[in-house]
Amino acid sequence: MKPCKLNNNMDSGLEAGIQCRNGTACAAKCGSERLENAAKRRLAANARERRRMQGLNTAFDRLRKVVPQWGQDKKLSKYETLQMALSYIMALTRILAEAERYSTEKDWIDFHCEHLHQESCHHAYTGQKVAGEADPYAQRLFSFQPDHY
DNA sequence: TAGGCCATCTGGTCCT
DNA sequence: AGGACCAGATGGCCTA
Repeated sequence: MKPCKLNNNMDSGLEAGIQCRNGTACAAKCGSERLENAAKRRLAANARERRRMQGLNTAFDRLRKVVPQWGQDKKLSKYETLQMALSYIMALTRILAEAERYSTEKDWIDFHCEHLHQESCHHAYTGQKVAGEADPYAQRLFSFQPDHY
């Protein structure tokens, strides 16, 4: 994908101030060996960095799968994924706190019927899924809206 | 074509 | 010394 800019700066700074132990005769050889080693190390570091970033992206993909998207056909950006995860966690925390406050299931459902959404009461009682695509109830629960920043 | 998003390279810093 | 992590730079791809 990217053009190879390899070794553009490989010889800058790395060789400065280093003397060849075996005298000037091998200076060229030692110098080229050092260059070679430096290039190898750089290449290895690049590969490690690539793997590290791939691991990070895998983690982002896993996070995308568990975070609500409400029918967005376009996948969330990394920033949006983090924002959505934050909202999602906060919403779940809130639900948990409510559930604790209203000790019985019926109290909790009554609370929701009263304060949030009449329609969702039916789902709650019948055990049907509430949070679906573009569901306004869910939209309200999880406050994150992809916006321009 | 500009802007957003992304992958990759790179050098610096910190840690083991 | 070498690896992990980070941030800046760069350039490609895609979309409005």
